[in-house]
Amino acid sequence: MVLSNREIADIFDVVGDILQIKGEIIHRILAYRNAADSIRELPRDLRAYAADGELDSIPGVGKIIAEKIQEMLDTGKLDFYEKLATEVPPGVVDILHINGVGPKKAKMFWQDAGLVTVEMLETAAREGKIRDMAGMGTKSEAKILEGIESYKRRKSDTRTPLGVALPAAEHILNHLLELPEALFGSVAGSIRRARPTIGDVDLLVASSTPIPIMERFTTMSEVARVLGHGDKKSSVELLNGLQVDLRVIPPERWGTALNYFTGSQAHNIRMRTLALEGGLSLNEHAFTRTDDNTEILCATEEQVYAQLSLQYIPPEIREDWGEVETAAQSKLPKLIELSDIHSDLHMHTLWSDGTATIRDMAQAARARGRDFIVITDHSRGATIANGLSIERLLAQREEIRTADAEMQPFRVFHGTEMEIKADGELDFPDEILVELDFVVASLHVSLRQPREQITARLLNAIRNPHVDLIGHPRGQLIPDREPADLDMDAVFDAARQSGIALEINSSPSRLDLEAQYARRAIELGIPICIDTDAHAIEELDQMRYGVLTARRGWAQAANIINTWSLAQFEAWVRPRGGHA
DNA sequence: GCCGTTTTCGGCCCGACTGTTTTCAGTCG
Repeated sequence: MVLSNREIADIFDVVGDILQIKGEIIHRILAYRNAADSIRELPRDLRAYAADGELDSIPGVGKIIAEKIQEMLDTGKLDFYEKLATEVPPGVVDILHINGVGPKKAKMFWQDAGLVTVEMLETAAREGKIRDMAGMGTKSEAKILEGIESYKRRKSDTRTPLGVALPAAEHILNHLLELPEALFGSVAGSIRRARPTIGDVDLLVASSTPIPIMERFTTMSEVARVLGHGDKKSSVELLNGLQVDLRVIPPERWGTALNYFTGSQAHNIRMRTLALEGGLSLNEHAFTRTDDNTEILCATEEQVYAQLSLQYIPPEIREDWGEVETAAQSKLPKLIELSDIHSDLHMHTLWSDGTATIRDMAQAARARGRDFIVITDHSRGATIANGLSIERLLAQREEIRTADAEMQPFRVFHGTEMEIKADGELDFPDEILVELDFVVASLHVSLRQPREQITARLLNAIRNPHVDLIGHPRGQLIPDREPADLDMDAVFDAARQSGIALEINSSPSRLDLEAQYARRAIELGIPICIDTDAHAIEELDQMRYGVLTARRGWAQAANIINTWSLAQFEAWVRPRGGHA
C-alpha cells in the first residue's frame, strides 16, 4: 500500500502539531506545514517526482523532508513521526485544534493537569477545574467550552464547498452594503481565490465609520454567536456553522487591505519579500519606506501591484504557484472569463435524471448567452440515473433534431454521457457512438478500484476514437468523496496522444478537474471543456464555478473548447471518429 | 526545516483581539 499525496501531507501536518506542542521553534513547524500544503496541491503523485529524482524541486521540500517522503513511499511509514507520536498523546494534538487553545495551553493542560483528551478537558472545564490555572479565568473557561462545541461540530462537518460559501458571503456583504456608511465591499480570502472548499468567510467593507457596520454584522439574524467584536474586525459563527470575519477598511487603504486579506498567505509573503527588496515594507495598511518610515497608501489593488512593478495578478492565481515571478516578466496569460463561454457540452434532461425537457434546457441555455449545447443524458448502464437504452437514445435523437431545427441559429446537438463500466468496457458499441454528435465518457461506478485497474479503464475510454471528452475525470465529490486513485501522468499522456478533451465540471460538488490538474493539462496542450453537467435549468448558472476553476488553472480562452465558435467546434469534433 | 540574481547563514509577516495582566501573553489569520 503506497501512501497518497494527501496521506503524506496529513502526516507532516501532525508532525507540525506535535513539534508545536513540544515548543519547537515556529519556523521549523511552519516548514512542515508549508511542505504539507504544497504536497496537497501537486498535480502529480509524489512517487512520480521520486522516480524522476525531483522531490526536492517541490516548493517547501528540501533535503530532509524529501528523505522523509522517500521513506514513506518506500516503507509506508515514517520513523521520525512514530517516535514523536510516543512523546505527545494523540488527544493533546486534538486539543490543539480547539479554537482558543494554542500550543501553550494544550501543553499546560496535559502536563499540569493530565488532560489528554478533548473529553477530559471538557469535563475538567465543566467542573471549574481549569479556571484557576495560570493565565486562565472564567471567561477563558467559557471560551474553551464554546471552542469544544465548535470542534465537535467541525469534526462531523467538513470544509464548506465554494458553491455554498460564495453565495452566503455575497448575501451577507450585500446586507452590509445597504448601510449608508458602507461605501463598497468585497468578498476576500479563499472564496475570492475560488478554492473548491473554504474554511471561513472573509469580508471587507470600505468605510470611515465602522461602528454601525460592525453593529449590523454582529446582530444579523443568521448569527449564532459573536466570536469577536472590535472596531476594525469582528467575527461571528452563523447558525449553519460557517465562521465569517468582517474587517472595515478606510477607503484610502482599500488596495493593500484587499490584497492582504485575499491572500494566499504564501502569495503575501512573496509580495512582502519583493517589497523589502525595493526598500518597502508591506502590510494590510500600506507600503512603508524602510528608510524614512513614510507611508504609501494604495486605494486599489492595481496600485499595489504597480508599486512593485508587477502586472495585476487576478485573485484566482494568487497561490504562489509562480504568478509573482511571471507577473514581474509581464507574462501572465489573459485568463478566461465567463463572457468567453459560447457553449455547454454536458447536460441532462427528463430523458434520464434531469428535471427539464430538451427544449427547456436549450431555451434556458440560449437565455444565458450560449450559442449551442449538447444534450448528454446518461447511458443504459447508469440504471439508477434512468440511463437510455439504445432504442431510447435513437428515439431521443428525433426530439433533439426537432428542437435544433426550431431554434436555429442556436444549435442543439445529440450526445451521451456514457458509462465506463466496472470491467472497463464502454456502455455503447462503436456503431452507436458514431451516430452521435458528441460523446462524453465518465467514471461513475467502482471508483475505489486499485490504481492500475481504474487507470486502465479510463485509458480505454480515452483511446476510443469516438470519445470526445472525459467527464469529471477524477471522480471526486466535494467535500466528502476522495478522487479515484488515478495515474494522472498516464491519463494526460493518453489524452494528448488521442487528442480528446478533459472536462472541468462546474458543479460545486465536483470542480473536477481541479485547478492544478487543469493547469498541467493545458501546459501539455490538452483541450479543456468547462461544462455545467446541469440536471436542472438553474444549474446552468453554475458555469461560473467552472470558469473560476479554469482561471485558477491559468486557462486562457483559447485553451477552452466551449469558448470556440460553432465552426471551430465542428472543425475539431468532426474528424474525431467521424461524427455526423 | 527551507531558502538564495545583495545570501550557504540568518532570516522566516505582523497586527487585532481577548483575557488576564498591572504592562503582556496567547491565539488567530
